[in-house]
Amino acid sequence: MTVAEEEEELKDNLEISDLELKEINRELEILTQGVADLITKEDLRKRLIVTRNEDRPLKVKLGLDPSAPDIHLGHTVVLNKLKQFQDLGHEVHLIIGDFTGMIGDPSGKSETRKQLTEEEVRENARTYQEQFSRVLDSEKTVLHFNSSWLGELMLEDIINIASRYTVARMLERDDFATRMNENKPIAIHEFFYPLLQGYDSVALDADVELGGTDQRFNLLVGRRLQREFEQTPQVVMMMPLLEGLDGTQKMSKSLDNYIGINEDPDTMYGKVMSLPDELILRYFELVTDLTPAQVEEQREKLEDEGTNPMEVKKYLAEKIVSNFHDSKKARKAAQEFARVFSEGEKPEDMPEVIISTDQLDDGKVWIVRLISATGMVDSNSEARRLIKQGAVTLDDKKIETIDYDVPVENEMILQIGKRRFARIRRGD
RNA sequence: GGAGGGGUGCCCGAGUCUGGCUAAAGGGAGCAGACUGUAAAUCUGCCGGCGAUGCCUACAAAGGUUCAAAUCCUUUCCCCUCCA
Repeated sequence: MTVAEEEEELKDNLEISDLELKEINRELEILTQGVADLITKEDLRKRLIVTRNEDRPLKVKLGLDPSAPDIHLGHTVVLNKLKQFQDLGHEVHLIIGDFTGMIGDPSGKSETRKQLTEEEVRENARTYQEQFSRVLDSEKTVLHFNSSWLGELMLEDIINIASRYTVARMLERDDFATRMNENKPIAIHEFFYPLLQGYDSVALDADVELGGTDQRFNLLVGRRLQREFEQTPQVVMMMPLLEGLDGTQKMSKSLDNYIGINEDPDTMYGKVMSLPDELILRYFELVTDLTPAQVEEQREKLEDEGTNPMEVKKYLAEKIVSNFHDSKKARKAAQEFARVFSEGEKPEDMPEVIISTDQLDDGKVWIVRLISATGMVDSNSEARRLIKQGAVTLDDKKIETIDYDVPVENEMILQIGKRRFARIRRGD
């Protein structure tokens, strides 16, 4: 049966008008834009038709890790897609994996994680709510904790769930397969992560689940389990993974290559500017609201020999900062950036460090101690090394030796490397 | 349960037979300097701690042998493979 015929049949059975069908196709077009993979597009179309006929919104699910509540640009790729669903009248369900968080998504590295206290979970949830409301419409977002159903399961329920999936299929998962090949340990409880995440979809009776492309396996387990529990399998929508500051690995907090949506305008701007050039277009595509045509314009500029890629990147940085702050702050960040890095001036705002009198000996502090006191380095040894490497400046004078006691005055400016600054003040 | 292999610094990984030259090769990550556009690439240096030509901590854990142990011995814990 061809797509057209199938559509025809659905239409007849469900009494959908031509007009509605047209709207649905329009919806489909929006929703599939920028998606890395969709299982399947036809399923999504059907879901849209069926739910419209039932006069209800789609239930769109996204699972979240409870331990890292700092949302960064990588997350926003998925969140933006969810926002599109919301704008089209669908219902977004965020599931905080406070229960599955105990297992930790298997990576081969992480051990079983400690269970977070109720308080921590609540605190993290609050942070999430506050942060994702900057992308999503919180009115239309439903928040769940998966402990509320997973915690209720009896051992027999769990055995029941586990019986629906085979070891062979489980071992198809990329990281399990790798570890099997490399003779690395796989703990049995790790099998429960995909299983329970999949069960979340059953508990919710989800129509669609979103995730990064790295979530493929888990998302598909959801489909299988739903079928086992006699639900319509969810549509699985995978968004591309955003590369982090290093340009190769996916953006993540643990790799420290992320741009957090809560970061101040200057930091955010600076981080965007430090992205490798190859990522510029990708960022335009995935984290700005530029239309495909506008992205194309930027591409042309980049390919034009006469344009300094930095100019395009500045535009990107300003765009992103505007998005999470506002255009005024973005412009200011741009100016500040030009001042500090293009002209080598000092930044306007820098952290202040107060040196109290009891740290002083005869009004002086040992330079190594002073650097440590700013918290910009991890140890005295590191401070020594930096001095030896000629990276330390105090009031624009390079520190040449560690044998130097600094007569501390107010408003001294300590600089380490190119980007670490502190303003020293005397305390009482 | 039996036989064999293994656990090294943030990560990967040499060194173990033949004890000292080992704060432990090499690579990755990171930091700093040069060059730049706070890009990439490249080159150079650093990369456990300590007011420091020395001291302390560190090669799964605990003991032992020795002037000296990542290296030898004993016990314990953990991982993997094959057999059952």
